[in-house]
Order: sequence, then C-alpha cells, then structure tokens
Amino acid sequence: MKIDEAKAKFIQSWGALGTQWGINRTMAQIHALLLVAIEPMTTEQVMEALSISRGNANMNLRALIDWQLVERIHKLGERKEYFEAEKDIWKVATRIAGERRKRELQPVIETLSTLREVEKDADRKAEIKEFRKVTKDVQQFAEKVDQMLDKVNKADEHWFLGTLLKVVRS
Amino acid sequence: MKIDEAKAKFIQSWGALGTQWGINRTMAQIHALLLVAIEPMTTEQVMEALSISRGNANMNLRALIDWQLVERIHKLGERKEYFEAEKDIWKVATRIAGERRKRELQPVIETLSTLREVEKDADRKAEIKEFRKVTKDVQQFAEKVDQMLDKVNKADEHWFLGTLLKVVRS
DNA sequence: AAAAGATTTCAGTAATTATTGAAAGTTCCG
DNA sequence: CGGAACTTTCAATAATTACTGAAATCTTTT
Repeated sequence: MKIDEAKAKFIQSWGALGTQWGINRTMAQIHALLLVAIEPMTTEQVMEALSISRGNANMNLRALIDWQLVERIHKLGERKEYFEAEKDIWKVATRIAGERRKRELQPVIETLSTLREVEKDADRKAEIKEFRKVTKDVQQFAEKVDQMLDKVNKADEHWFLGTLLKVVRS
Repeated sequence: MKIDEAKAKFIQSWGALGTQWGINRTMAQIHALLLVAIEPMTTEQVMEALSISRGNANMNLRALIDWQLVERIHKLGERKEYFEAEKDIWKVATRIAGERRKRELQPVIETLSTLREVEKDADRKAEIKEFRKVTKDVQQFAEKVDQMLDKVNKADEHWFLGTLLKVVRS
C-alpha cells in the first residue's frame, strides 16, 4: 500500500468511528488528517485535502480546538493560522473522556437526582418503590463512571496504563 | 413531583443520552420505558406510551432484543408478546460495551493492522516513519481498550465493582 | 383451510443534522 | 484611515437518518 492511500484509509476509518460516537464525520476526519500530517496545516490545506468548504473546515477546526484535540499554531512572520493535532493518544483519549463527562454524564446525573423526589402515593406504593430502585441504581452507576473519568483525567499516563494493565491481566 | 412526571423525565433524559451516543432516540426511550415499567409491556402499550408507530416500535424492540437489553416474554395462554427490560444496570452496561466492542472497535483494529504494511519510499522516509508511529500508537491503545472490555464482559459484577472502586480510590 | 390475531417489512415521507458559500467581521500594515 | 489578508457567521440547501402506515407474512384458532 502506498503512503497516501494508507493515510486516506486512516482518515476514512476514523471518520466512520466518529459518526458512531456522536461526533460528526468531518470533525473526526480533520482530526485524523492532522494526526498523520507531517507538519501543521492551514485551513486552506485542510479544505483542499478533504474537499470541504471553508465554513465547514473553520467550524470543525474550532470544535476540535474546543475539545483540546487540536492547537492553533502561529508561525513567526506569517499571518495565517496553522493547526496541529495532539498526537499523544493517551491525551486524546482523556480529553475526549473529559469533554463527554462534562457535556453528557453530568447533566444526566443532575437530572437523576431530581427524580428521587417522587411524591408518595398510597395507591402506587410498589410502583414508586420500584422506580426509586431503578433510578438509584442508574444514578450510582453513573456516579461511579463519573468518578473514574475524573480520576483518569487528573492522572498521568503512567498511572493509567499501569491500572489498565492490571485490569486486563487480573 | 408525581410519579408519572418523573417517569416521563427519566425517559426523556435517557433518550437524549442515547442520541449523543449513536443510539437512536426511540430505542433509548423504549429501553427507559421498560426499565421503569412495573411489568412487561406489549407493542401496543409501547406505541401508546411513546406515541410512535407500530413499525417504529417493532423495529426498535427487535434492536433492543438484539443488544440483549430487552427480553421477549410469553404469557401463558396469551398470544401477544410482552417485552421486559434487563434491570440490572451492571448487565446493561456490559452488554452495551460488548456490542460496541464487536461492532465498532474490532473493525477499526482490523483496519489499523492493514495500514501497517505501507510501502517504503526513499523520498518520504520521515513521513512514513511518523505515520507508522501514529497508527501503531492508536492500534495499541485500541487493543488495550478492547481487552479491557472483553475482560469486563466475562467478569461478574462483584469483580468489576471491586476493580472500579480500587481505580476510583487509588 | 380460512379467518382472526399478531408481527414484520419497506417504500415514501418527515425530521434532523451537516455543509455550503457568500457576506460580515477582524486584524494587520502602509 | 483604507484596503488586503484572513477568519467567522449563518441562512439556505443538501445529505443523512428516523418514522409512518399500509401491505405482506407468519401463527394460532376454529
């Protein structure tokens, strides 16, 4: 396989994975493109490489910066912005985990806690008890996962890989 | 809050979470509905409760059965099928993890391994070296996660909660 | 075997989500 | 300031994904 073909497949595959995980295809593709780029790229180059519009490139690059997966680079004496991907996969993973924790998990945990204040109702005692049990279980599980992600985010790579290894081997 | 209102919020919230995770809203809502249902429900009842069509209810119920999150129940002497959700959150989580591992992670790992056979090219030596490094890192990370999910799937709840606790505390 | 009860399929349509491209906004420099 | 270089915004449109409903199929009962 030629290097350019391999890169194209990598970008394609990463994009497909993105869509299955609620991240839009283009955002994932730009990330993949920058991951295998030999040096920082401009918006123009990204547009060209993926055949996308300026608006699309701009919006998704900004989203990637927001997720801290891509960094803006300013070359000395140049006016254009360059973009560079975080290439440390560990950091990529923790940043994604951190963002999703903040955006998705925490709102759910909050909602769940409000559901615990269900009114007592003599007619539907068993039903309410059951509801309480299910929501409590879900809440506890969500909190455990949340704590784990928080820990992972604060930890360094060494700690994580060590733990993961232990988990995998045990 | 009244119990019915609380249930509606729970279903709504679960549905929203689903869409962010590449699972369609209705599938997640049906799952939530059955999670807080006091007893197994028929397709008709699901249609009614969520105001959805028969086709939609049927397709998503089957998908849930496919994911092993919902079970078909046959009541003695009745012709209709009833549906019941797995209420053990640990099992729900491992089944989701298992499905995604099979459907998404494994194809990516496979693709990544094919990318390792890039042709040597004297003119682009550094570029190829860099590409190999990035894809190798991604592949190794994906494999670690894959192994972890496999382990989790095979383990019992006690093992997992113990490990999670250790991870959270350490 | 036919009618009734129940489930599944799928073409058409609706709803949602992503993309374009041109206009507006910035920033930098003479 | 004025204008060139570049970035951002967003209404219109395209692409994707989900849903409906009626017809087809399958299953049970008489």
